[in-house]
Formats: sequence, C-alpha cells, structure tokens
Amino acid sequence: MSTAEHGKSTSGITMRDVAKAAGVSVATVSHVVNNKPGARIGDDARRRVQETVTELGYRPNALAKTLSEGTSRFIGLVADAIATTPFAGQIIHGAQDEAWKHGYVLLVANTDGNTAAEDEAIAMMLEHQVRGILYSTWYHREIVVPEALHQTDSVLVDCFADGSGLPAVVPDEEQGGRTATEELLAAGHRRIAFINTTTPSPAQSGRLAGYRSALELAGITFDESLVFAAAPEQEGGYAAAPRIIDSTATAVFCHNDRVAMGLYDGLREQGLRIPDDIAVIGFDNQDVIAAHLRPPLSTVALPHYELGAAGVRLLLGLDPATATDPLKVACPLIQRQSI
Amino acid sequence: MSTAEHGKSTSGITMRDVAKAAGVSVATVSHVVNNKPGARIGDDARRRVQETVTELGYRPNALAKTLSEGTSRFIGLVADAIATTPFAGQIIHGAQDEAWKHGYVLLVANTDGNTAAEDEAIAMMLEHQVRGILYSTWYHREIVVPEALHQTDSVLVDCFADGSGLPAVVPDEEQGGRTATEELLAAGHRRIAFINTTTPSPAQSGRLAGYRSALELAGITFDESLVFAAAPEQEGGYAAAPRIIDSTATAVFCHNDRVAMGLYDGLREQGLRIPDDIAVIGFDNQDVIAAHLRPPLSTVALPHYELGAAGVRLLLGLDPATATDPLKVACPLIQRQSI
DNA sequence: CTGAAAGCGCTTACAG
DNA sequence: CTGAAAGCGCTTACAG
Repeated sequence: MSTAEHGKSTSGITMRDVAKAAGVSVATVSHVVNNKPGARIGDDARRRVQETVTELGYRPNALAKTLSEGTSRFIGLVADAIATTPFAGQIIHGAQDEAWKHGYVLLVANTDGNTAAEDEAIAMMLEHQVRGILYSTWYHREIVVPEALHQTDSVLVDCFADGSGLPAVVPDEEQGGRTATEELLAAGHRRIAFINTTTPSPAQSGRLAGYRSALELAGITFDESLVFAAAPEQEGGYAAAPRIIDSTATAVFCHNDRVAMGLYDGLREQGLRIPDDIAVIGFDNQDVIAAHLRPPLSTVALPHYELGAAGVRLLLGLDPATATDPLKVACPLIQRQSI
Repeated sequence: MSTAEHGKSTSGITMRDVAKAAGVSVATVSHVVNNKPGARIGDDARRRVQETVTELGYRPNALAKTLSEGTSRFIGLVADAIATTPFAGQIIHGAQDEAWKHGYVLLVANTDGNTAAEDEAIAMMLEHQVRGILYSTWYHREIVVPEALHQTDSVLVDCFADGSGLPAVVPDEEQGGRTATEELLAAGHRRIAFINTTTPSPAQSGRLAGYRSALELAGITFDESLVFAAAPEQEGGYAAAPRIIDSTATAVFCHNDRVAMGLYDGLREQGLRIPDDIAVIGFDNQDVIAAHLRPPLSTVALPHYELGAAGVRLLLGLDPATATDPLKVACPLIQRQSI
C-alpha cells in the first residue's frame, strides 16, 4: 500500500499531493505542517493532514520554502585549510552544532588559502542566499578581507582585520599564555623558560605577554635570556633542547604542542626526565599528540569548537557583537602529567 | 553611480530588474545569463544585458533556479567525526574539489556517530533536494546503513555495507600492507615484525593479508611469532617495544603511525636507533605526526582526499559504479627516513 | 530574434 | 475554521 517504492524519489510528493489526499487546501497543509501559531485549524482537518503526511512520506522542499519566505537557512563557512589539522574540523563542528540549534545548515568551502577559490566560494554562497558567512583560518592571524564578504553579513573566525568593521572571534592568546605560566608557577617553578615561535603573529606576541604578566603577578622579574625562539613544530622544539638545558630552567612553556613533542625528544636524549627533571607545558591541545606523549602533555587548549559556535552566534545576532575589538574566547587549561 | 551601496543586499536585484533596465524580457536575460546554446539572441540585446548585469551587480538566485529546473546542485556529506583527526577534513576536501568541478556544492553535517543526529542530517539534506549523499566514516569499517539513505542516491565513503546495494569506496588495505612490507623487503630485511591492531576491522585483516602476501612473494615463510597485537595508538606501540626487541626482527611494520610513534619511544629507551638498528614503517601518513618524528617516518598513505573525490564521481555516475564490491583506492608509499 | 505565460513548491495576507 | 490567489526568482516550451 506504500506509495514510495521507487528507490530514489526525494522528488516525490508535494504539498499539493498531500492536500488532495487529505481533502484540504495547500494553505491548510502548510499551516499544520509548519505549526503556524495564528492558524486556526480544526482538530479534524489537522489530524487528517498529519496522517496523510506520514502516510505519503511527505517531505517539505526547503528550497521552495526559502524562496517564498524570502529568508534562507544557510550559513556559509569558508575555511582556508580544512585538511591539514583537525583545527578546521573543530571550527566546523562547533559552527554546525550552533547553526542547527537555530535551524540553519552549513554550506562549507575549502579554499586552500587561494584567493580565486575564495572569491568563487563566496560568490557561490551569495548565490545560495546564505544568511551570512563565517570566514575562518586555521591559525589565528590578521587577514585582508575579500571584497565580496561585505555583500552579506560576515564574521571572522580565528582571524581578524582591523578597521574592516567585521565582527571577529579569536582565542585569547594572552590569557592562554598566562594560564600556562601560572600552572608552572603553581607547581613551584620560579625559573621558567619560554620557547616562543619565530613567526610574528598574535600567538607570538599574545602568549609572550601572558607569560610576562604571570611572572610579574608572581613577583618574578622577567628574564629575557629565558625566552627562546624556535620554528613552531617538532624540529624547532628538538633543536631548542640544548639551549633549554643550558638555561638551567626547571620548567618550560612551549609555544605549541608540536614544539613540546620535539623538545621531549631532545630532553630525553640528554637524559632528562619529564616532569621529574624538568616540567613542560604546551599549547593547542592538539588531538593526536598531546594526550599521547610520554608523559601525557599538560597544555592549554585552543577553543576551536567554541570559536565556530561563537561565530554563528555573532552572525545571528544572538551574542552582542563587540563593536570594534575581536571577541576573545578563553583558552582552558588541560592538566595531564608533564608538570 | 553605483547602485549597491547598502552594505548587505544579497537580496538586491533580480532578473526582472535587469530585464527592465536593459529593456528586454526576463526570458532574454535568462538566456544570456545562462548562455543557453539554443538561444538566438541579437548581439545588441546580448551586450546590453551583459552590461546591465555587471552594472547592477546582479547575482542569480541559485535556489530559485533549482526550483524551476527541478534539479539541485547540492551534494550532502555526512561525516561521523569531523573534529578529531584531519581524516574527515581530507575527505571533505577531496569531495568538494570534485563536486565544484561539476558545478555542485557541499552541504556538510557532522553526526558524532550518533544515530539521531544522523537521521536528522539526512532528513535535512533530503529536504534540501540534494542530488545525493556521501556517507563517510573516519576509519574504514562496515556500517549498517541508515534507512533514509535509500531515499536518494547515496555512496559510502571509507565504509561499506555488504548487501546494501550501495556503492562504496574504500582504501585498499591489502595492497597497502603489501606495499609497506615490500618496502622493508627491498631494503634487505628478511625478519620483519608486524604490529597489528587489536581491533577487528578491514584494516586489521587487510594489512595482515598484504604483509603475508608480500612475504610469500619474496619466498619468506610466514612466521606467526613475528605478528604482535597492540592497541592502535602510541601507548600500544610503546608497550610492544620489548616484544619487538625479543623477536630479533630487524624491521617492523606498524599498523599505523601512532603505533610507530609509540614504538619509537620504546625502542629509543632500549637504546636502539632507527633505522640503523631497526627499520620502521607506519601506515596512515598522519598529518602532524609522520613527517615530524625523528627520524621522519616512512609510511603508506590513507588516500582520504581521493576517497572523497571518487565518492562524488561514483555518485554523479562519472565513474562506473562497481556492481557489488567496494571500489578500492590504492594506498601510496611515502618514503622518508625510518628505513 | 524576442516576449508572454505557465510552472517549480511553497507561504501569506485576504476573504468568507 | 478554511480556501483561492498572488507572489518568491527563475526556466522553458511556445508563439510570433
């Protein structure tokens, strides 16, 4: 007796079919299907429509709905590097959960940081009448805003552009740096090294500022000779090990988890044990790494999920958009066994 | 003189506006905008329309177009774990590149492997009239197909369901295992250990089969005592180190890169050097890990990008769908310095 | 070569 | 309480 045995047929039954089968008008069907508040529909008609809907397996055409309502339920998310770290995935995840919560769906596009792909992606989203666009980067940085982004509501996620007028949401690098340092301080360390990145960035300056402010708060004089520069990956951390050892620091705050991973190797080669001989804390809480080093790495998490979620909240006007400055999301401490 | 100074206005000008401004009918505008083959439009009218389009900054409404054409340009991609490894990101990346190439855009949904979220995601996609759905998992496994997937064209990516009738595309685990083993063989090793996962899966059986067949091809008798079981992560690899050393193997093929990473630590603790004392090869080519171990890890790559791309090709009927068996994508060798 | 008109599947005043 | 009708922005035969 089932009507839908054709295999594929999203195309199948329309509201008109339901109306006819239920013996009512499409207006009535529309009202009950959407549960319109103002609609006074008789219990009888309502029931008949509902039965018919499930009987026929009716599925509303969201596109037609959008067209007649004039307001879409798409949110576009353009990302520059969806495939190299889980970071973009976490932003997408957070954005999607929040979007769904409000009845929106995500249209995503990867651009590989390529301007042409970016323009194409934005154009495509505009043509699909997106409610707005989330423009995201896989690491916190300043960007120049693609012109087309101004043609709809947009928010920058994990990046910012001073003077662009676009709302932005970024991680609180300084608080993160402070948190990491304070954790080392709390364990009794006074001579704390900091392996910073060689790459100029908000992370570079912010985490350093946090490190300094934590020391200051603890009444420890900042010692420039305890700050080292290293490429922000395993190789950099490994290469920094001898310098760390020379510095006689008892603890080290690494610019990120990959640096910490390399440092682990370097320290171990010199016979040092973590945390007994020297404590280490990272940054990022990078998935397949941090929890699986030996010992598991204490670190500060980059709140990518939350960045994505906050981005859609800003876009939908659910959170008050901070007028000029980017919204800063806290980087929480993740305690493991390296301290 | 520009007409679009309102900040946001995706909503702005319609085809009708263009028609009026250009002094032609909307039919004519439609024809030139879409460059319809059959359309005989005067050079003059065509030029006027084109000028008006750029002048007004007209952007076609893709939703309206879909509605009247009756055929959508969406492809849905449901993923079970977008946020934990870069794997899903790579599938998305490949799927998107291929989809765009054919004029389609990607609607993505993360489900966290949760059935309710899955059903909701599929329903949402169906309501958006997707051309079809790619159902993907972050590691190769057998799944039970959500009922709703049969309501449209679907293809399974990185997973399969025997007897479901759905086309599927998966990595060629056996070839991968053979390739890894052959690489060790080629370096002169005869006594090769294999650390397999404890988790029953296509990877477990496939990579083992590949290992065996490579040995066989090389005229080496399979030695059960050289196959070890370990949890498929760093901890498992680390714990396996003593057993590996006892086995007197000169080379080891690890079930994945994370296992190799743990094994590195375990071996190093016993004073063994890689590759001088013992050669190691991994599997997965996992992003932030493989290239950054010391020494950089030779491995076999999981072709996630290609899985995503092949998935949309299958969906669009561009590749001949293999009738019953999943389509197998090769796992390429990645040579680095651990052999 | 070009336009008037119907139709895609829905929503929304407006009547009754 | 319910339906007829116009409209959302486009496409596509069909006339001329």
